[in-house]
Amino acid sequence: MKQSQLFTKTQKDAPKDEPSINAQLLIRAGYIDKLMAGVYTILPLGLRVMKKIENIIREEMNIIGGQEIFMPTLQPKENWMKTGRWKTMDDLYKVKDGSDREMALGPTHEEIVVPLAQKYINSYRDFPFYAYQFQNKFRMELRSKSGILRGREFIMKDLYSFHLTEEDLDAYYEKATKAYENIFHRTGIGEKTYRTFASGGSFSKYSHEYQAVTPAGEDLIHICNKCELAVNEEIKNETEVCPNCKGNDFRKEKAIEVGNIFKLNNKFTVPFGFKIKNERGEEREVLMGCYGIGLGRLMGTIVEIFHDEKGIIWPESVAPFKIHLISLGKNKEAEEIYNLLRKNNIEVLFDDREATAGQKFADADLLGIPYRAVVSEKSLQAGGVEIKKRNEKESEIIKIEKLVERLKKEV
RNA sequence: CGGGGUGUUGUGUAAUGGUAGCGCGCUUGGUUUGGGACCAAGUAGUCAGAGUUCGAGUCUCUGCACCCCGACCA
Repeated sequence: MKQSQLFTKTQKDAPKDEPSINAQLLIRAGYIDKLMAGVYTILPLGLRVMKKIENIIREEMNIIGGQEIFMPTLQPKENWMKTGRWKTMDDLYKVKDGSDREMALGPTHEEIVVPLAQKYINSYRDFPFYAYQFQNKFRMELRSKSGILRGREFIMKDLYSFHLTEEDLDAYYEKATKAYENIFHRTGIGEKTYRTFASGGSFSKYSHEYQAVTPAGEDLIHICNKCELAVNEEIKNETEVCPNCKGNDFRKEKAIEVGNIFKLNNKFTVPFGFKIKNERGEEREVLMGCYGIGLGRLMGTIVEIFHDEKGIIWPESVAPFKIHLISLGKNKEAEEIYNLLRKNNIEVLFDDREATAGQKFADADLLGIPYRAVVSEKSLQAGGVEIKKRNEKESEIIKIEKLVERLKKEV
């Protein structure tokens, strides 16, 4: 894509009411735009990142048997009355239509997916069953904060699993754990992300949170210095020693909850009377697990972890483009290289604007695309294009013919 | 939801109760072209409403919005 066509622009100054690094950089670079507290428009660059993240998650969900669906945002009050959450969930958005009929804007989708499964899954032979979606969630946060880390409307991947036995649920839970590890690894934050023990509430002994360690975190996790097991604050308060190795030496870290997996057991299937006869004709309760990841929060977390004073430094797997091609001065080679890269399916942002070198470099650093290639009189005289990684200082000149090969090699 | 703070052009900021000014951006013209370049001319604003006052960006009240601390966050 040509940068001259991109309708978003970069900004030198961050908005004064946006103190969090993730939102400052994403707004300055033109990835997102703030509409109101906790509600953001995702702009072309940001959407490219979100789609990269989404696809990584999708691949991993498909591997563990998830079937992708898309459930509605607008949800009948009746379903929420059945589970009792119409009254108990404080952050539920309630809306009325013209005839005063009340509905909810979905903050999560158990109330929809359970009746859905109940309708279609009516034999033990249909089990287990896994469905997931990427969907907008609405939560009436009393206080949105931390940029895009805590929004009122946000895109979330939620997977729901249905089982007839506890063993089956447990086994799938472990599978989901693997998938989550893959997702965080592939999006670049794997080394910083811990699976922590968290309270499971009334219906499950434990749940797990995926906590990415960064100073911008809202949560506090305790990591065992002996075995690296992590527990969240509330669990730590319940126990003195590490549940795994019995060690008592912990370090405290601030972290962002980027994912959450939960054994719901029968909490939501009971209110809907979802039962299934097993092969011996005995009625069995259906058990559930749910598995969530907030995409915007993940994008924000990546920015919090990968940036410097100049801007964002995207991991290649989620970068909006692989290479930022910068043309300095007048030359025809830049356009040719742009076409060459596109022909080879290399995602390229071509800075063809009439701007000074300083502006283009500053923007490139701010945008944080993994590779920067400069084409100028100087580079051409030196033998080709100057290529530099965003996270490295040194640049090198390589021949134009070698550029594609080089970029394909370094995946 | 409790407490605190802040609202001035697209954005960042200045202005004893007395002519709303500056940087960036944007527009026009020119000079530039390897780290946000320069010159000139433009562009656009006091959150909304009420009150006090000869006079309100500034004081008072109400509303709205945003930010921070806390609470909350299956």
